[in-house]
Amino acid sequence: MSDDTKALVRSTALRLFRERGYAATTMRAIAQEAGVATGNAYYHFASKDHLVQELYLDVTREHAVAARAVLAQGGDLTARLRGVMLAGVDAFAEYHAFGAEFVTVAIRPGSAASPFSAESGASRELSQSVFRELVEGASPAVPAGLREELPELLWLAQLGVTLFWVYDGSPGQRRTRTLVEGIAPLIGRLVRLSRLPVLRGAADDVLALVKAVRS
Amino acid sequence: MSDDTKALVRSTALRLFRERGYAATTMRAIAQEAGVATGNAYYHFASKDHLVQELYLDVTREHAVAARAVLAQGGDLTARLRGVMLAGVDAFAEYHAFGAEFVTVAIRPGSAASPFSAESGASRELSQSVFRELVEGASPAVPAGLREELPELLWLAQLGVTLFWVYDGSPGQRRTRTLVEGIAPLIGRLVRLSRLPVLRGAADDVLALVKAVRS
DNA sequence: GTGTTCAGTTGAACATGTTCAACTGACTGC
DNA sequence: GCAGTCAGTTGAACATGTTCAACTGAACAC
Repeated sequence: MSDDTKALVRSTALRLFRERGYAATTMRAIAQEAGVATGNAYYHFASKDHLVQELYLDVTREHAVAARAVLAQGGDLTARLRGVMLAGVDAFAEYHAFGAEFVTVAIRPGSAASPFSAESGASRELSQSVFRELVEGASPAVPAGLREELPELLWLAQLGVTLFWVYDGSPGQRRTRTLVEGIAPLIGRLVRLSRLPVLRGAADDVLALVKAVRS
Repeated sequence: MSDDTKALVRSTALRLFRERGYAATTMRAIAQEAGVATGNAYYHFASKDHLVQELYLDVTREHAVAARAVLAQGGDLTARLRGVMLAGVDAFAEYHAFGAEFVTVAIRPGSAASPFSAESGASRELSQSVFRELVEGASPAVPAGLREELPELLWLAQLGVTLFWVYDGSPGQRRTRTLVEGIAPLIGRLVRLSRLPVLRGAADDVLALVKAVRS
């Protein structure tokens, strides 16, 4: 019954998270709703954070599907970035009421739900691969010097947009959409300009900085 | 005795936070160490978050003093930004072991300790005023078009650096210092370049975006 | 058949943030 | 003087994440 129980706890938890948010969903409620003892949930999931991590995986998958549909249409870097980011806003929209709570959990460095944690590896890989496809399939092509680092930078930008989204109380997250509409062409323009001699130095600095900081 | 008690609880809490971190400092321990009942701490501070907010205020004040000493030396935008940001890394260094916990608390949108919260108004104003002085006193002067918005953007950049700092496990937060050493001249360069015709459009886009997003 | 093992399960126990009804004592109005 | 008020204070009670010793039953060895 182990696998069944684990799946049951998982789906029950995700449903309650969607219905009630993070704080209002107690471990006791999850266990009771799933018809198991409290301690049993802990046998299958080390903590409440690990259950939230499962929710992230779900949402990331939804976003990846929507994003790939957008990417299949081709387009230049700006259009593709805009499409993928807006798909993200749409995919997350359902959770906006509780988004704040969840991001709180996610940002805690030690948390299993952190986008940088080992436990989030699956979500992170999936999400980053979408941004790799975004960059690689752009036409006109992204300058060679940037092609390697840009996907990860765009993934970080997406995290930043998500952080903004959390604080965005406007109806339908209009401000976040405005941010995406503005930031996508801005990034597209800067990437194009990075080829010009005046900006070549700045572009190199950015790449050198990314490498220096990473090591 | 109210004011005395409040000050006593405050200072006891800050001491324990510094000694033990956030999670390991229980409200009961604070109250006991201060020689008052648990409930009494709650009479003076609505929540544990509100006590953390007091810690932020302390740290922000230390940073402001150090930053102003740097700014008194003059310099161009790059030098001033570098100095202020490094002063921040130094001011926070003492708390790095527990920084992650505290930022977790700070980033929760509803939290009193959030840098955007009403309760953090005093810290925020103080910190932003430092960045205003940074921009206004820079020589050569910052282009007029940017002078108004730049301070807040730099303040946001500082929040970003702080977020990076939280995840920075390198000894002495070397990676964060590398980031600052790289990002200060980069921002300085972009601000200088913003006057050039090629970048004028991008600079205007940034400002327009900031305004659109804010409203 | 009998004993052993062990993944899976149980529910009570624990620590901690927070709430609350009750108490205290200084000050006020008369 | 005396009753009343109310800021300040108390400690028990509550809810919740998490832990843990004990139990169950199926699979396996002999």
